[in-house]
Amino acid sequence: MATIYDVSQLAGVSLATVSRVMNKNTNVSEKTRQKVLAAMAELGYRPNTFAQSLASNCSNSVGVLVSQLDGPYYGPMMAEIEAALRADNRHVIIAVGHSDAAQEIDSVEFLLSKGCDALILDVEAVSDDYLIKLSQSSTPIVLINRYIAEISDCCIYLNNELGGYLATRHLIELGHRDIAYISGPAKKHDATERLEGHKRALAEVGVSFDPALFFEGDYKEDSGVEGMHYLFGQDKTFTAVVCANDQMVSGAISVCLERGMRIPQDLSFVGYDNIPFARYVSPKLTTVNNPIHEMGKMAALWLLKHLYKHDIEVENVFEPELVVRNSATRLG
Amino acid sequence: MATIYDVSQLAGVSLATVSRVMNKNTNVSEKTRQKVLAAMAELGYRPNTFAQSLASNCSNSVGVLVSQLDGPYYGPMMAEIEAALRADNRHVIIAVGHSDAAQEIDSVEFLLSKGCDALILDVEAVSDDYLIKLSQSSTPIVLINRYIAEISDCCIYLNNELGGYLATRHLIELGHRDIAYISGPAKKHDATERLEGHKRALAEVGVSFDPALFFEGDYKEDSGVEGMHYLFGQDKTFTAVVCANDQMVSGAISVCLERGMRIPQDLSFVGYDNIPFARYVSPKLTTVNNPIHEMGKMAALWLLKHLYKHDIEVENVFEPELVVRNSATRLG
DNA sequence: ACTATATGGCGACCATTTACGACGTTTCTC
DNA sequence: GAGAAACGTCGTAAATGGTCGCCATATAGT
Repeated sequence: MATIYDVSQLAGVSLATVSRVMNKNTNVSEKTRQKVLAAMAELGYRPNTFAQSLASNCSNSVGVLVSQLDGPYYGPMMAEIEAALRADNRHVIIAVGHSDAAQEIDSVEFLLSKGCDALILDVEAVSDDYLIKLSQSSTPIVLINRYIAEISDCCIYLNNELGGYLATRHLIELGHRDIAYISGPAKKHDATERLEGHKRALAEVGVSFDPALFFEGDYKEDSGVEGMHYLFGQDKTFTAVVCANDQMVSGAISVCLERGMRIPQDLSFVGYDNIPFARYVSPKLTTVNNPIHEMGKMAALWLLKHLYKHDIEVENVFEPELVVRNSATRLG
Repeated sequence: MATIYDVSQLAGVSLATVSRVMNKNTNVSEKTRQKVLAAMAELGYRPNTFAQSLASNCSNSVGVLVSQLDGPYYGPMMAEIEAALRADNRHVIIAVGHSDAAQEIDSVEFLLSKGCDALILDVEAVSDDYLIKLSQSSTPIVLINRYIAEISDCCIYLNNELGGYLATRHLIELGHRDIAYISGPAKKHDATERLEGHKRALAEVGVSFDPALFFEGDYKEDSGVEGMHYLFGQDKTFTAVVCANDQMVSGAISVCLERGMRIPQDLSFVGYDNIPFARYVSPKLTTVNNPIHEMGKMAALWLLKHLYKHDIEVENVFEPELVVRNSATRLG
């Protein structure tokens, strides 16, 4: 592998000059520049990243920590992050936290030990305090899907409460009053926020929240199945179900279809996230759009702005929107 | 940040000794070892990866290049790769090729420039020759989802032809003879292989392949929709459709349901890939299992074995299996 | 001619690995 | 039992391939 030294010899200039044309092009004449470029091309020179990182203390890498890689949720986010960073010649190192505090912390340490310039974190289990402390260290972090008042500037998040509200209000507007709710795990912030929105919509029309029509799932399809079995097991009537994500809806609906029920005539459903499949499942899912890919992109742009000093605008909070399709209908 | 020098001072030993306890612990007495370990703990020492990589010419990173990050397909694969490598304290750098030759090559260059120890490639557009040449360079590569005879040892792939065969044979066994086929893009190897399998199954029972019952899609849901519109537009009868992946099935089925057709009574479908959603879509998809996560894991293990010299067994070729659920039924 | 500025060279780092060799102790051999 | 060989342990110093500040020099502007 050719080194910067070889290039300097071939071009007939000094090491520093070669280094200069690679970095800031300030203070090097166009003629020299071309000579050096030609030499680099001839040698097929490729700068040694490790040496660069060691000398400059900048790795051009950002660590991305997500809860999981499978499932329909994180793919679009990662795709946007990769694209935005890649366009700026930066690379992303991935790590998975599995929604477990110990593993999340371990992953952060791992990423830090790999010398990332910054971290993009989608963490659920770790405490606010931990993140606040982490944000004070020398490597910047940006949080996706989480709001912490003390470090709000580096939080990119969705107004989950509003999303939960929109889902339930939609059903209310369709005449439903007996609305069951299949939630995500209580330990996850977004799950509790969505539930809050649901309760607010209920309260707004004077309907009290009925714990018997509530089931705590884990965001996976199977818990949608479990949730429906549980709800059918209760001796309560309900005409609609809101699920805290689309995956649980799909599990829930499959139970109903197996029982010969018609959706949405016999039971209305509203989901959350608007994952790609929501449009192709039958019936097409009425759901709340979660612009996760935009949030991923914004996290990357945030870094470009704050860490790598690009001059761009970033926004921190995203608003969910209701997407009306065919899984919920007017009561009666 | 504490350096190895600080540790050596505190422990009262030389730099080399500290380095020795970090790497091969050979030739360092237990007493010194403990002193050094204690000093490292006291200082919260964390080795500088860049310096390590520069000096040892090993980055402990592997680049993973996939066609896309969104969609249901690559998540499970990435998850397995990350887990396997992470367990060995290695990290993965991601890049996306978008099924385009120029972008794939650019991504390979990118990954190489980032100093990866090895590359895991799931590339579709790039030529065999390019990959053969690449495999002769100093950084090892392993290919997922692709078979190239000249470098078969580093190929991890699925017997796609067999999968296509199994899908169609299943329908034939159910009495179907007029079987439409919605393919993936002809430029993708797996798509053409699956189609070959389909044709073989047809030929086996003396049914000739009818170009009018063939549609070339692009593996996305929308092209399943397009495909059905096209097929319905032909003046041909058919009683079953095999789609080259599950996403296209889901698009195709949605068209049928909109037309008031019943699946599978009016039309049978067989998919391919067995993506997680195949179980929750209604009807549940009869499909061909594609053990993509196992292939991802195997690629990582291959690297652990060949590059990092672990003593493990790896297998290169995976066999698809038919998963019978409810989207295809006996004719008549 | 004088000064401001553009340009290029020198050399000190950056934090680690590793070849080589020093040194002390053990073991072998005669 | 003495000298030599072998061995285990550890330190020195030379890479590894860059970046960057500082200084000298060439060039241009006034």
